[in-house]
Amino acid sequence: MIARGESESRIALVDCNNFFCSCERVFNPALQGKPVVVLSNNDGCIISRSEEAKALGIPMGAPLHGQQEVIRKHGVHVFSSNYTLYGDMSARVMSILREEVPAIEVYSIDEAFLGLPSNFTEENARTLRAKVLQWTGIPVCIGIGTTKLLAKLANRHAKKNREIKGGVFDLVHYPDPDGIMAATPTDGLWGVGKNLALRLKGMGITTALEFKQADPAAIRKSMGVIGERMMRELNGIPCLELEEMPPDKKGVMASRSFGSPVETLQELEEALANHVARAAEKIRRHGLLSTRMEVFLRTNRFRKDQPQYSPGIGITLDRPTNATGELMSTARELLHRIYRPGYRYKKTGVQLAGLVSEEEYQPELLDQPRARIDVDRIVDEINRRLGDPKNPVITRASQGTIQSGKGWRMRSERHSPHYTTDWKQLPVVRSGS
DNA sequence: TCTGGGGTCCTAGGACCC
DNA sequence: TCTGGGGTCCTAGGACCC
Repeated sequence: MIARGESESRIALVDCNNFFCSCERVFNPALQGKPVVVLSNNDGCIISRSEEAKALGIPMGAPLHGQQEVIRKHGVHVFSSNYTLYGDMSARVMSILREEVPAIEVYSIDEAFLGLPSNFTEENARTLRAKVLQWTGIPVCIGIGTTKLLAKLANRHAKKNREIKGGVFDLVHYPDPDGIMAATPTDGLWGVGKNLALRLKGMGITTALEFKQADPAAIRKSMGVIGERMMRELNGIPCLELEEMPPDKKGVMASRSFGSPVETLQELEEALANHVARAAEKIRRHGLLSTRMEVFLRTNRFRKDQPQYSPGIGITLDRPTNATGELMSTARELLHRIYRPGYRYKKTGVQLAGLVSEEEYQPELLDQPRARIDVDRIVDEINRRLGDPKNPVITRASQGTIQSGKGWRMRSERHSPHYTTDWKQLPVVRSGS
């Protein structure tokens, strides 16, 4: 028997500590050891905290106005966010990581998954950590596991026990992984938020270990493919692959809150024009065209005493475009359709969706009638070529739904009884067999 | 009074086509 | 005996993430 972990590939999650605060510190070393926070776009919320700020009890995402007292009392250093700086620092960190490992997925501005070579040790991870710190000034934590979810979990442990672990934790070679999981609440898992944690609790599951050992059918029924996937990942069965090439963007949004509420159509139009211009500029920069636009309005959801109205409307564009003027007049029309006087609006925004690349877009294709494909015939043909017709290699999947309380319902019995939304469950076709 | 912005994925259900 | 059924596309909404 091969010991688990020896033969399997391992994934590391590298996560920058308190990234935005750490960036500010790089350019102002006097902030070292002092409480620091970085604010969201309109200086509304606290979105990054140094360890010292966390120790003062300042919560993540807290509105600034609620923290003024503790800020004044302890001399917390407060910064507006500077995304240009953070993006630049992020690129430096990622380029160092890229040099050290064969495969990397940049997951967010401050995180990356690494595909590790089999001879990569915990000591190598420490060296990597030291190198990033030395060259960029950014401290990171590294967690190692056999799946992305486990790497995340290992990273969480590394962060929580930074003094003992030195910012690195290898769950794969740790003697008691179940002990770690038993000490991890479900909402500490990547992908489990408040609501899913509650749902799990309803099933008597409160820790990562209980989740790992739960009844797969029950999880599938209650949480769908997402739950099933997480459970498999917890058990060391990879379901989430390393994505070295980021997939194409599906949509681009531009929105802002107003400093003080806005009531007139004209003010909304002006703000929206701004957002459309930003969004259009962004898709042009990526060489994309939009085929669909959505516009929305929001009243202040925190003001329970005021009437709420939060409409949104979408439209499929006549033709793919990224021209600001064109998009602007469409946005204006949409705004007019949803605007109602008498409300105090707090936010508006636009989303450009259904993005297609300029290069691949060929207008003449739109005029062609769609080719019809006879799927049954193709399936028969593949089975005929690949094997015994009485024992088909593939069957045609059909569509069905999960009915709450009633289990699985096929829309048709005519095709495969093995319908699944998870392609990994489909039979594998081997060439040459 | 003040309380971010930008994303992804999954599911359900309706319109529509043949 | 009988009321069609399969499939795609679109949209809305929920949940989560950083």
